[in-house]
Amino acid sequence: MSLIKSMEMNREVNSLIASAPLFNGLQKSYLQELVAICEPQLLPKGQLVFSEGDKGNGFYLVQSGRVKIYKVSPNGKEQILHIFGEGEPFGEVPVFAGQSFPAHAVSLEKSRLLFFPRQAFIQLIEKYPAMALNMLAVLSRRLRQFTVMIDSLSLKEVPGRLAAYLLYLSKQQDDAKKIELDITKTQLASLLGTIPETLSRMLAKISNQGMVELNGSHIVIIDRPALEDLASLGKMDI
Amino acid sequence: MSLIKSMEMNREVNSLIASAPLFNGLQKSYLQELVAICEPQLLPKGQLVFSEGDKGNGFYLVQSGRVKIYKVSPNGKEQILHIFGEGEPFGEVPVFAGQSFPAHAVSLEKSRLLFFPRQAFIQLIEKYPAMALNMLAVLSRRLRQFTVMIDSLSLKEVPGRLAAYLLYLSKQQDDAKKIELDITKTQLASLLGTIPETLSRMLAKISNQGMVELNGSHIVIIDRPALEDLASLGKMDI
DNA sequence: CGCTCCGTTGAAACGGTTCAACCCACGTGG
DNA sequence: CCACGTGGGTTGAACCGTTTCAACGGAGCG
Repeated sequence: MSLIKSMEMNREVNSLIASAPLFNGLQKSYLQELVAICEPQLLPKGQLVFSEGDKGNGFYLVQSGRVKIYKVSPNGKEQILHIFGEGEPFGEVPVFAGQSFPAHAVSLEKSRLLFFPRQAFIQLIEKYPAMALNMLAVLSRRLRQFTVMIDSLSLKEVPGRLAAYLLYLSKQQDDAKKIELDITKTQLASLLGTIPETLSRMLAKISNQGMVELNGSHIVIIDRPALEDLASLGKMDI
Repeated sequence: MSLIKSMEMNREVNSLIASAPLFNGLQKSYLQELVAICEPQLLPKGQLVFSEGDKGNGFYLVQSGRVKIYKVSPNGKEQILHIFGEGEPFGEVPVFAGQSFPAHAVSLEKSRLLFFPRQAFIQLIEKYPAMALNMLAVLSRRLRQFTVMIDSLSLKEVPGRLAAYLLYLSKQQDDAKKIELDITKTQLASLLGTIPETLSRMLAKISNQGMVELNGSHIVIIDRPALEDLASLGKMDI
């Protein structure tokens, strides 16, 4: 690799690390050390990053593209736990809890990742407690997300989960009424803990009831209060 | 409070903090500081510790007794997320992620807790990175547990979750064939994401099929391989 | 062009919940 | 000491939401 290329890459890596929430508020000198220990990876679409049960010797940060984290049932059904995009870390659990990855990870698109080796990263944490606090914040937020997911799976039915997800998407996208599904409906089904057929029917239902308008991956929220009712009640009338 | 009493209490608190996994491997001087910042609490059975949405200004450690962490659906159904016993911390999420508690907490028995105020604890972490690493390990383990729970709820049916829980209990209790439910069956149902009626039927079913023998809260595993099949397949034949 | 992947729709089957009734063990108070 | 209420547990029957299986349409791509 030429020196020019390497410097250019370093600059990219640098800016990503500087902007990732995980490394928020860190001094420049810390960031330099992070750049020094990380290893870039380029993945084609659909590339397996790790499987459930693999030994984890470090964690990853998404530089570009997207990665899904998921579990698989014996009969092949998938449950998506997360879809991570630019600036988000994943695969940290084995770094701190030991043992192996609790789920699978594959790229959804052509993606660039940064890999942080366990030992080197832990040494950094020991030197710089601010980094530890950031990582604690990341894991805590993820725990919070999981409690919501468990709550939904256990206590709400599919229409409720769907409505909650649509409202969540709307909030993400500037509280707009027009929202854009950034994943396929099959993936959305898997994220909501159901199957494409059921999702299709539920979308049709809330569309027929005038809560939303459908247009492929383009959805317009018509009756937000009705969706909010659905999301909190978790049940569908009629 | 008399000086004697106070010293005695301090000794108890001391030994608990020294033995809690969260504070594993810490030097004595650190432990002293922990003792200094924590605030003991005594709870009767059924006492609410915090509710979902409450602002969290610190976390708790169970000194004795047990505490359940749970969510509630609008129609009153409970989903238990954890049941924590002696030496286990809970309520850490708001400490690091900010915001409020993601679930409710009540004591299942008369219990003693230690409360660690957020600010004082964060200052300790900043001074002693080893404590940060321990906390990261705790949160990571909890994330792993949640992935298993989500997997179960989404991909397995009730008999599968029940079998998995029985095997887990057996492993906890020295891999014995005779196991003892340490919670009521209603609570177990809530932990498995179902209702007491369904749990009762499923227990009856696996008992009729000769996999286990039932005797109140006393269960004997007869056919372990069959249970393991159930747990991994998640489906029940016949 | 023909393949595959995604999405949709229908009918039947399944698993779980709901509702209601009932039992039992336990503790309380008359 | 017995009557009574309460909470946990069990059982049956009807009901409901979701999955399964099968068939089909369309978009994208080699």
